[in-house]
Amino acid sequence: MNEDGTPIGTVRRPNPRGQGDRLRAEILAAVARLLDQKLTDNPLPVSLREVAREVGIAAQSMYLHFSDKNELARAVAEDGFKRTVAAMAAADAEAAEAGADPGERLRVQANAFCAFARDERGVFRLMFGHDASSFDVPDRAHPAHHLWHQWVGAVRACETDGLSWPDGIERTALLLWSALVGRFALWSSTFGNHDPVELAAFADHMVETVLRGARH
Amino acid sequence: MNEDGTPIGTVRRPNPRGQGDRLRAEILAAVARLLDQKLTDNPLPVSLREVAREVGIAAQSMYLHFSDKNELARAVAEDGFKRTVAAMAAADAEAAEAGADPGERLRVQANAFCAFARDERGVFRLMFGHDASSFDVPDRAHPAHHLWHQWVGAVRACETDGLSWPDGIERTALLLWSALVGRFALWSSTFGNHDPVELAAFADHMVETVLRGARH
DNA sequence: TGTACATCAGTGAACGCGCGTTCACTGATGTAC
DNA sequence: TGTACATCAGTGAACGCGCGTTCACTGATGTAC
Repeated sequence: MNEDGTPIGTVRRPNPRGQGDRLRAEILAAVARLLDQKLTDNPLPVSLREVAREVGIAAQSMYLHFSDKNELARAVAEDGFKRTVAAMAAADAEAAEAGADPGERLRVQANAFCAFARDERGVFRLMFGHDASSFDVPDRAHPAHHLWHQWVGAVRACETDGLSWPDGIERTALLLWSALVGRFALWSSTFGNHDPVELAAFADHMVETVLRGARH
Repeated sequence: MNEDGTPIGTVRRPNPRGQGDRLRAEILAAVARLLDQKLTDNPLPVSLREVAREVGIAAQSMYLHFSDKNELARAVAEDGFKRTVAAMAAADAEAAEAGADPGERLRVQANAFCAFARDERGVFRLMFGHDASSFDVPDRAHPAHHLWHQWVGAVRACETDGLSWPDGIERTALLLWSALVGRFALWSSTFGNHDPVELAAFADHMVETVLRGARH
């Protein structure tokens, strides 16, 4: 074997002249296959040593708090979910104090969610960017569980207030949540100027659309 | 300086007894900061050498087709966008041939989009998972541009057919696209059993909701 | 028709580097007797 | 009150490894004259 594991001495039969591009297509297909396999891998695109440098400690000191790199990634994501829920709950409480109705409270929570995504893009991507199984927890205990309940609760409050949706509370909550997650992904990955206003406007528009779909 | 760049001889003043957890919080904050900085970095979570091994060539042969690793990532994503558009267009054409109305054609395209996401999860994540600026192209030439047009066209066809949306074509297309991207992110990252049927059902439901929001 | 040369599609060997992790250690602070 | 010891919050030094990239090379195929 060669040092990289390929069988020694095997030399790829070159493609016919003028068809070197075949290899290019083979490479693209191989990347796609490998990316699929890597989906549940360690998702932290930052090295332990970089983190240690940023904090100003020795790299080994990471192991005082996290058993390995994966555990660190898990902790960062879990912390992110907690802070997201906390931000939404705080926005809800503030609006409630100001006498807002449930629709308005849903709106401020949607905005809080988007604000967290915008302000903590790196963590947010970690939270929603890879496979749940890499956390090795059952769904019930998944750190996103509370966030889901926060959404359902916010929508249910509207129903309690007299609104009702033909598709039910959970479907409505999931639609709203999905739309915001997706819009943020598009906002930050492919389109536009990354204007925060655009994102907030979408959140407002989305809540309005959802409320419009309800019956009194 | 030490080998890792930290100033030599500086030893972190240990936290007071019983407060070792402070460091943990500092670490989490540092990771969040670093993740933000890394957003536009090379997004390919696979090494050139792995790809070469998978293809069965020497690692250096990658450079016959891609000037560096980033160029490879760009090519994979671009290919992904093209194939997504092609899959939607094919579904649309097939439905049209079968005499489907524009609403039904929108539905099959939404399903084709979800099917691509499901079947090519790795590539899909590359397409929507990182900053556009890492592609170094103006928006107009961004490989997602055609995909956006595909969505707008599919919605516009419904309007041509007599439907109209209070929010306009583009907003409607963006809502639909966002919802599907987000639902897929949730489907693949946090919730559930990864049941393909669930994803397809959401796509159907989403199109139905959008059509319901239109006037004749 | 023969032959010198150019081109193409790759490989061999090596480079310096940063990575995750382990092991043994330090030195300040608290605690039992 | 003194002192031996345990605990805590870290560091020093090193390991083997795979990485992205570069440079010089090969050997088959086509082409000009």
